Amino acid sequence: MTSISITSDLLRGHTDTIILAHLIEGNSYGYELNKSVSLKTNGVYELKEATLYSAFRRLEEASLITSYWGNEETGARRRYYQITEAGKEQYKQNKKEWEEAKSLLDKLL
Amino acid sequence: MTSISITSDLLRGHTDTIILAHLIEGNSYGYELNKSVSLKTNGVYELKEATLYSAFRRLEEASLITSYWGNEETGARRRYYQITEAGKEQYKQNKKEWEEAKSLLDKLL
DNA sequence: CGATATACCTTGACAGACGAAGTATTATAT
DNA sequence: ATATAATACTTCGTCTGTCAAGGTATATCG
Repeated sequence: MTSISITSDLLRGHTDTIILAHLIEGNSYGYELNKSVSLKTNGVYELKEATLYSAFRRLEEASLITSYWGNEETGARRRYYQITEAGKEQYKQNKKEWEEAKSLLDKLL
Repeated sequence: MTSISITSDLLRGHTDTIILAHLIEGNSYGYELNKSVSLKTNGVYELKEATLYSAFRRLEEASLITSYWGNEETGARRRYYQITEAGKEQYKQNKKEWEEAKSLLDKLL
């Protein structure tokens, strides 16, 4: 077991931003989003389902995203999510904070 | 107020590593460590006391640091902390994980 | 038919962060 | 002299994001 396992706490607080970043590229649904995360990180990282769906709820509650049921004629039903204007603003802000946090930690570690 | 306030969750999980990193430079105590953090980040960041001291307890519990009371003849008493060999190993590991997390987030955000 | 992949949801527990409050000593300003 | 600030540590209770574990339902493939 040589691979590094990223503990949850290191990415804690970034879940929302990861989701917003994905939705900026276009509407999507949970399962697809997670596959995308896995793909982008070469299978290293993936959101836990409970984490993902509770984040969706939190974001919708905060009006940063909206959701609607897709009308699939085949396969399991999907709930699609769309980022709002407020969500885009929040994403920009979060991204800035990430850059700031990165800079801080590079100084401290 | 133009500065960005780094929310706790962005640095969550890094507290231990910040402390270990500081102790690698030499034995220290809570108050000094926090002043050092503040200095290194130009006053942008500082650990909350409750966070700091509970982290100390956690690290000592895990044998990553040891502590002893300083024999100050003047001023408030200080509890000094020293990093152990295991602590140094842990620091290296945490640092690696930070680099990995950074790389992941730069891909995802 | 059973297994696997797709797709979503809920509940309960845990751990780290932190606000708030307290204890003590020394230095500094009024 | 005395109030205030700075140094220095501690404990308690609460909050929040994460996640393990369980569940539901449909379609496909061997």
